[in-house]
Amino acid sequence: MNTENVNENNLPSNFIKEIIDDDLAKGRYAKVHTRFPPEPNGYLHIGHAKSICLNFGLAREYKGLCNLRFDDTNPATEDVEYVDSIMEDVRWLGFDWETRLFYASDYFDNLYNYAVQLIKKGMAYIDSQPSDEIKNTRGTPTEAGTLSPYRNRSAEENLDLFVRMKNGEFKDGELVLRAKIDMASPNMNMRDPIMYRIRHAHHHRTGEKWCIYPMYDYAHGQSDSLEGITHSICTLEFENHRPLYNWFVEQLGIHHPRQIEFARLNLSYTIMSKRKLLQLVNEKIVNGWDDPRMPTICGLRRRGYTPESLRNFSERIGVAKRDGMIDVALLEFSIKEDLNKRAQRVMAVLNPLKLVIDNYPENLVEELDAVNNPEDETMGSRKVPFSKELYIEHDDFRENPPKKYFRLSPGNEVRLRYAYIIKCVDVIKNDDGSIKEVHCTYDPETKSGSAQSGRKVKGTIHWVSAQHAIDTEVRLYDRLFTVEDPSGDKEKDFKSFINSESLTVLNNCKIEPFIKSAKCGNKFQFERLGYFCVDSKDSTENNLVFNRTVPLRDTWAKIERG
RNA sequence: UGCCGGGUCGUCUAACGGUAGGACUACGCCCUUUGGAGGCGUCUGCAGAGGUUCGAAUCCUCUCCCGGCAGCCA
Repeated sequence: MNTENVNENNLPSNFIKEIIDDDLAKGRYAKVHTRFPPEPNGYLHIGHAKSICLNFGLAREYKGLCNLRFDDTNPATEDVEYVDSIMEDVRWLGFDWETRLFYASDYFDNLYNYAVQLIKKGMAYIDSQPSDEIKNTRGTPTEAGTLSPYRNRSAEENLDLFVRMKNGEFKDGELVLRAKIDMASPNMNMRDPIMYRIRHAHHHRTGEKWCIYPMYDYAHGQSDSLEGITHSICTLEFENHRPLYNWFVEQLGIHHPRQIEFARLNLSYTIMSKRKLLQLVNEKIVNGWDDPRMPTICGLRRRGYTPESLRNFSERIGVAKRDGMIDVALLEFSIKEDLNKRAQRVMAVLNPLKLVIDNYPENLVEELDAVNNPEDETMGSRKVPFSKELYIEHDDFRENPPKKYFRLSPGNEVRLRYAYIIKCVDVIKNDDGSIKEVHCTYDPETKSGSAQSGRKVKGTIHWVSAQHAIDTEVRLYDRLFTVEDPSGDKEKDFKSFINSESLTVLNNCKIEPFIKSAKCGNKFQFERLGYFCVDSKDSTENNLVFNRTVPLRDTWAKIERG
């Protein structure tokens, strides 16, 4: 890391911090106050996590504040269900808005009064044109729009109509309040944008109090201003809105936050559009918003991702203005890095193959020592029962081993993790020719930890004692899409790229008895396989269900692929 | 064809007129009772062309490419 580009918190800089440093140095603002402003119309996804980490992270770094504000200006699409999940997700990510939980709807009175001021100044007017007409007279990016015939109503008339609008004297869509700016502006957002529309709708917080609702462009900046926000950070698509954002606060003469735009997160092999995610849920392509294949925060949580890994990921991807595509491998690296340091290790066999040790005493059970986490001595060790009949992974035996295959095969020796070196002496088959069980002999001198245990064998495989094994269900997840950018194809719908093998359910998995103590959400490394967590929804006391968070690097698979 | 914003290794991201660096990925090697982890190393980059300058990724000009903008959505 370039030390010159790292601040005292040891965090790398970015263009937003440079702007903030400059604002602070020049005295434009005395402190930093940001906000995370979700619309409660869907679940948060990892793209939001980037924004949350950015906004709360900046506040933390500059010893400032960050508010949580729900942008609830459109009662038609918003719901409390989403409000609750959003708060849960932000908290889970590790951020705290303390007492500063706000809603744009908290400011409906202020916004109304500001609108009255603008009307009185002659900067806003009531338009009686139907929506089609407004659309048709807006012009195009290359042609100016035309003036509304209602553009020059007197302030008195505008005020009267606005009050009556608020009082519910008009139907939905009948009138609209517009800012009077410039119908010929090359920036479409400045062509007399709509500030208020009529919606006789129930609002999740204000109930029936209002039948007029402010538009985003009008509500957002003024809400920022009222909260004393200094840096209003949003995504690139709002760049063209900044002149309008500035126009409102300048006309009103109120506190002027600085809007800064950054590139939203795009992740390979997934989609981030709320609309498309909703489609996956509605069409039951996935099992709900928290399906572990979803890029939602609740999905990642259920998948086994930790808040730390997501925060590290956010820091690692950086913040910039050019939009790009982050390799999902970076996300996977972040969780493996975290879990490697913290996850309890355990032996689990996903696709069991019976292994009998012919020369091992019939009824003997040994309790062998196994390290809980080689990366963290303080996690100690545990006992694992060993006996004559074991299960090993089907993949760990080959009757005709290819070159460089270090695992078990006829006549070959292998180490049983934490136990003995064994040698394969026989293979029993089913009628159909498939392998039924494998017979081995063990070398009693090679017990793990003993004097002779130092003997070298090429491979070490994991195992579970058959009579002690706990049966579980394990769900293996793979990327939801088969292509890097499922939304990038203009011809084909994103759903045509769904990976039909994104979920594999294994019902006959065997895990060492230690797993009995596992609780919902607990995370483990199944040695040599990957990281797994106890599913928080479908697990019961007697029937544990595991989700594979991410597999371990599989060097052998790579060799075999060529 | 209007306006706004962008183009630095395969992918992200640094450099603020002075040796193009880091991370991920990939590929080697070392190590290993996890073919994990870790360590070491390698590959690959300033969109192009001019200019200013002792010196340009950085400043200027032109060209090319990419993204956004015509909801009473946010």
